[in-house]
Amino acid sequence: MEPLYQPQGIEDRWQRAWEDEGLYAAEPGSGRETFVVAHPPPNVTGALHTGHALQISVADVLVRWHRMRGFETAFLTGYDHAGISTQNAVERHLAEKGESRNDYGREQFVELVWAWLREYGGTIMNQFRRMGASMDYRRERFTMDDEYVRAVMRFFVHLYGKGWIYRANRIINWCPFHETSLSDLELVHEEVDDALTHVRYPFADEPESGVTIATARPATILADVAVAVNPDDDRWRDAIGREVLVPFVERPVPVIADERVDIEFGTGALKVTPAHDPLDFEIGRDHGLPEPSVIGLDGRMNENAGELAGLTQEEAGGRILDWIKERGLLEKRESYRHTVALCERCNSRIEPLISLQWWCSMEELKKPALEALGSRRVAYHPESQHRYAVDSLENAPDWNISRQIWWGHQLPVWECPDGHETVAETDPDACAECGSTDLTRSEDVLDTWFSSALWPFAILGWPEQTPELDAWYPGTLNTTAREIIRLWENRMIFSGLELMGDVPFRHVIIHTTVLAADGRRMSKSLGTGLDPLDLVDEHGADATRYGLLKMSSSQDVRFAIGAIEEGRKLANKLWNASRLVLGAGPAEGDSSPEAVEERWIYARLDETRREIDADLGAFDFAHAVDRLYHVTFDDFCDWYLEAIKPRLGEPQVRATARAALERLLKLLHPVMPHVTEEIWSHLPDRETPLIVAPWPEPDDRFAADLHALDRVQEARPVYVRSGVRPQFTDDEERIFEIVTKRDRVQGEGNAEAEIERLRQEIARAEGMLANERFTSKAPADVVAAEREKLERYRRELDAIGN
RNA sequence: GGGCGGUUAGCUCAGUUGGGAGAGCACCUGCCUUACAAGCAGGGGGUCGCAAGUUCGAGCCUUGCACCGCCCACCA
Repeated sequence: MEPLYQPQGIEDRWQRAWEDEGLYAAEPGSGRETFVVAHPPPNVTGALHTGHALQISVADVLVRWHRMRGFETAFLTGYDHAGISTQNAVERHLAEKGESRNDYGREQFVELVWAWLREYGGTIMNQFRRMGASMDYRRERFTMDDEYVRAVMRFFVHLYGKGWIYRANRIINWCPFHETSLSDLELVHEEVDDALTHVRYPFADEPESGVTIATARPATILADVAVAVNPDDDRWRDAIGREVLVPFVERPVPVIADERVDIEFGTGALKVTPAHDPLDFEIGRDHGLPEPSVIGLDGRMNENAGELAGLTQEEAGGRILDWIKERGLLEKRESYRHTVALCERCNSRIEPLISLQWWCSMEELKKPALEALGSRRVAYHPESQHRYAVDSLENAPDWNISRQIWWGHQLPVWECPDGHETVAETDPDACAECGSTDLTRSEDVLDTWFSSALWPFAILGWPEQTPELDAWYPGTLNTTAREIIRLWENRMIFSGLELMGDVPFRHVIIHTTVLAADGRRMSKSLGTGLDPLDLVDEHGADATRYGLLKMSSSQDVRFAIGAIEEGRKLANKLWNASRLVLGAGPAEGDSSPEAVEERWIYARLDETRREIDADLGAFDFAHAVDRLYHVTFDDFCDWYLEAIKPRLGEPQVRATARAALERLLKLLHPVMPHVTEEIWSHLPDRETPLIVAPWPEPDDRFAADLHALDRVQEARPVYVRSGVRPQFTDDEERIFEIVTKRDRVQGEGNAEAEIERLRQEIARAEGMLANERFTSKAPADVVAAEREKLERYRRELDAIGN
């Protein structure tokens, strides 16, 4: 064993060994209590980022802890086909060659995606392995596996049969590049500098007057069907019910009243364009207005734009503004900063368009899910996220589940020439309504999250009633990031309740968001990202896991390399402690603690075991790793090993030290699996690898010795500073002699300062105890503790006086 | 605009029902002590964001304010 612990080489050796020996494997029907984690499937083209690394550290610590405690642990994983994201990756690749998906056609393009995945996909699973994630990789699933596809089809047919999936023409977010609809959750918003144009729409019967509106998109004027004002707005009250002329097209439209119009904004008058704005769409539907469109799927002016057809919106807007200027209708044009919606994948500006899409009604699905959240059958950690989960589910609008991209699960919907819909899990032979055999399948694919929603049970074989499904549903917990709650957690919960009759898991751990060191979000585009594998290369997976867990305290935390370095130090410290213990010679014989320092370390280790159990049980990872650091450095190394060093020649001392080390390794294993397993392998006569060694049982035999070294520990700095030392018992005296052997007394003869310090403490304690309001109102144990302190200070003062 | 989190040592952060302000890193001093200099011992350094309140007592509880951040949001 070299003096410097180097994780490189050691870590991957153990990762292979654990997996090859089947120690990651989960088997249903073992009869043991289960601990099941259906880990969030990364995008199939994805690479490990810091969020993944933290997420997997959190889950793996819990999995390893439970595995050692004898649970049947199923840590399950796989890939998400990630519709738009994957298609976009392949399209970007094509763009580099000057090609687009349209050069291939749908069928060939999908083949291209599969080929792409075979070449570039699936790398992240090996990155999970490099983090030490003890997943059952044999059970890896992909949302495009045949079995999984069948589950998705079953889900669709089921919801359709209940009447909860339907088709409707509504305004949706349209990405002109991908030529697909997107949900609100797939957009990003960006501030842009634009212009706000104030235009007077003349009254049809009084052209010299009119209503002035404000717009940021003059091109949409052509599709105006009304002007709306707030009924409480005195400025425009008289205009309500009159007609104005839409510029350029000179179409008369009504002035209507609607309370959704913001009096404060612009002129207080809103031009209503139902086909190209979500708010206008709602107002239009409520007032029964027509919905003409002038912008096409490519984002340019369509055939309804007459002479402007084919122009870009900017060009058309310019032409319309010219027209308006010429007629003196332009009242004001001012610079205007506002946010616009962009496609999160390609950054194209989103067009709100009316389109025929498939929708999933939330009305019935969300009810049982809300009940499950309300009763905490699904509990959020931290609890503060619970309300957000409930709010977002309560307010969930109907879900647009259809997309017009090519990569994904094609809808199980067929249409005959007469326009009848047939919905079936597998290819139907004939139209369900008219019997026609001339059927065409819908070209739409499903929103990726529609299939993700089934993850916890589809990976177990649903809709087949498999042994895995029996054994592992419902699962135990799910770990994810905050922004995924609406996209995924809520949907897994309602789909699980609907199809399985129970929640998919009991706990949702919302882990910390690790920000870049400068406090900004980590992101590739900002250049603030960080490759966790670089950390693993340099410091080891153990140190990386330790550091990330140490950082995982509050909601957002800045990345600090110091935390990773601390983990590396801990691994190295542990390594060297074991060199001392193992290098001292054979250790046959009795390992029961005898000397006070031996009983003390056993008590400390058991206390730490209790703290770790409590911390991990409460998902407080940062506190757990803090305890592990201190028990290793302070208790085990600096006091226990130092105290027994002179007696390492005695077999019983060595045997006891090995037993203590063994316990320490167990406590550290869930967080730092590799270094602990490596050291464990150097211990003779191990019955099992550490990964499946039993977690330490509670052991209160030496609880009375938990504080046996307190006096010595407190006295040491006083002694070094002043040369003053109290009277000790024989045991304390022995240990004090050992640990202070090389200490240099710095202020010999300078007892006055220490005496003064004690006198101040005594005065403070006496003052508090003399306060009648304190002694009468403070809890009895607090007063008693204060009395004890006072006694102790007096004893110490007496000791120094001697 | 809404929700959530944060503000404690130079930096990153702990601080569990209110009761003597902590850790790691950095810095200073002394030690190459035969496990570890990626070590050991000791030390300096903080009006706990600001203000008011409750209390015998507030980093912790209440109210207000300021600032930072993350997420969400249809002001045309």
